[in-house]
Amino acid sequence: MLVTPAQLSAQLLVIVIDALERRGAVDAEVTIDDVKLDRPRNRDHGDWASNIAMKLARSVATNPRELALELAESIQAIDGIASVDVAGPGFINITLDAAAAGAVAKTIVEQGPAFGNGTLYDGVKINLEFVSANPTGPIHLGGVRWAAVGDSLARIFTAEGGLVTREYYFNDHGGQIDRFARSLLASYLGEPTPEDGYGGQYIADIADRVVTAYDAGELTRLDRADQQEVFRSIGVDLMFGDIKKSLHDFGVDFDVYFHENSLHEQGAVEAAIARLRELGHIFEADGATWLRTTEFGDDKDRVVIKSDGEASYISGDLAYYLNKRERGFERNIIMLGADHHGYVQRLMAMTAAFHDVPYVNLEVLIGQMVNLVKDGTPQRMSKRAGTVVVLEDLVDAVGRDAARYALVRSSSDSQLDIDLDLFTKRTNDNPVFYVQYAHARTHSVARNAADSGVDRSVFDASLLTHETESVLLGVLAEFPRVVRQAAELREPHRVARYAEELAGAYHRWYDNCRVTPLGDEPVSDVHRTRLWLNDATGTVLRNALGLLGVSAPERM
RNA sequence: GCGCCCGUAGCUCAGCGGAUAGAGCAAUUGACUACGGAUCAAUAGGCCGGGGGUUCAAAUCCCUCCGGGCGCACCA
Repeated sequence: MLVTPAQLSAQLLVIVIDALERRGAVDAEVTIDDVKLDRPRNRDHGDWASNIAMKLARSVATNPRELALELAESIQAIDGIASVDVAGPGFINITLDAAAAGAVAKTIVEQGPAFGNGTLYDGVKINLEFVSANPTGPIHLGGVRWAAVGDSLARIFTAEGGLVTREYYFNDHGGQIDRFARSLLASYLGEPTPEDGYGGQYIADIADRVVTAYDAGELTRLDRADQQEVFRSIGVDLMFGDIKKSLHDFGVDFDVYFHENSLHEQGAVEAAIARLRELGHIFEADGATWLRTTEFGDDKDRVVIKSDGEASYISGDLAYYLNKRERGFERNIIMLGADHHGYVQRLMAMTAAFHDVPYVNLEVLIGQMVNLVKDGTPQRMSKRAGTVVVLEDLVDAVGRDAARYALVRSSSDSQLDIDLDLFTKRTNDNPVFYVQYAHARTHSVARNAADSGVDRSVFDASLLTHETESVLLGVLAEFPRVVRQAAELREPHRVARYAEELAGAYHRWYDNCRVTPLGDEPVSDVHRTRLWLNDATGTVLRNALGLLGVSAPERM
């Protein structure tokens, strides 16, 4: 028999509703969220705790402790509950009996990779657009953060049943590409970097590769404009290939690489504007064509066709959004850097203009900047100056797992300072190794167990009575909820922090409870049952690391 | 001026309105003739930026001020 926090909550809900009805408080509404159980920090407060009595006391005109005592009596009757206490101002503290608490270990081993999965987004088509760095240079640290976070989020949504498409929007249209092409051409001709162009060694490298790929002799016979076109088309392709490769090496692969240019070429931009015109949100002024975004809360209206007849940047996004909707995505999530947060409002206005629901059909996640710090002072990162710390540098310095983990273990709402020296020097201090080591240890223990003749032929959860065992079991049981919360809040860092907590609980258990017998001690059911617990921990650590895109080595 | 994010231990950061605010690193001290010491145990370190408010309960929600970052284009 297994008692999960979710089951317990469901039963508690029935008890609470029953109690309210008995008191005649029919108008008090209680949902499953209200009876969510907490895992108390202090073990003296039981395995699970509820604050429901304090929340409801007012609505039934009683004091919290009295209500808590009444509820506690009913809770006591639930199968698998060892004891129920009312403490403090009205907390209900629930302690499971060892068998009920321990059963989760067996469940985890049996479910394997599926343990932790949920149904939050069952069958929902989700489009996750991230990185989308311009093909004018390598991916810098800010983009790397989104690569790590976005890919992890995709994994988490998938675990919750979502049908996720990872998408990269490739801005291969507009003035920046011209600047890129002119920069390549200047490098080729030995001219200084154009005023508004891109500098750095990579420009020279790409220019050389373009020359190789095209035909050096042929190139000299072209006029300047044609030469620039050669550098544009081949240069962008090469740059884009490099970006794809470095992302792939980082463990991030996209399902769709969407070219902005294709929208312009296929008339999708005109179609999107025509659609908005039908809906009555387009007007002409000052020789330009505008979208009346102020109607939907934007600060000012936005130009979609400039007075020179060119489409503005946002018009590409109009067409792109419509395209995503036509491909059937109910939820479209775009991840942007903090330097683009001013763009959010007009995207939401656009969503509303299409008669869609802002923040539901379209959602924009803003990630704060990543700063590179050296000797305590922030280093300027600039693609144009060529002083970029790029994805490859980071991976070369600390390795893929450590890099991904470091970028994903903090909230995206916080700015991240990365001291590369520190980061490089203290590789072993990265908590990822603490977690990976715990995972490797579970396998080491399992190997030793096999050698000692300990197998999983018996599982008796009532034998898991050590304090470190009940703590470990509690942490294990919480994993599905952590995954769900990470999905709801779009916060993969919660999974990372959870993994650290689990690793800690495991190490402490390891220190106190042996799986293999010592010396001549015979193999007993305690050893066999502990092997289940050991293997369950390994499974959850692997699953958690998997959601972060970090490997779970069996040996280190 | 307006908007978004942040301010928690010496440092880097967690903390879903709950009980004595946590982890890692750094500091000090211990633990292998016991499944891997990339570990564990312990000590020390905090007016959770300041001030109001809401609440039985605030690091968490609201207001305000201070500090830091980033934005406010017919650029992309």
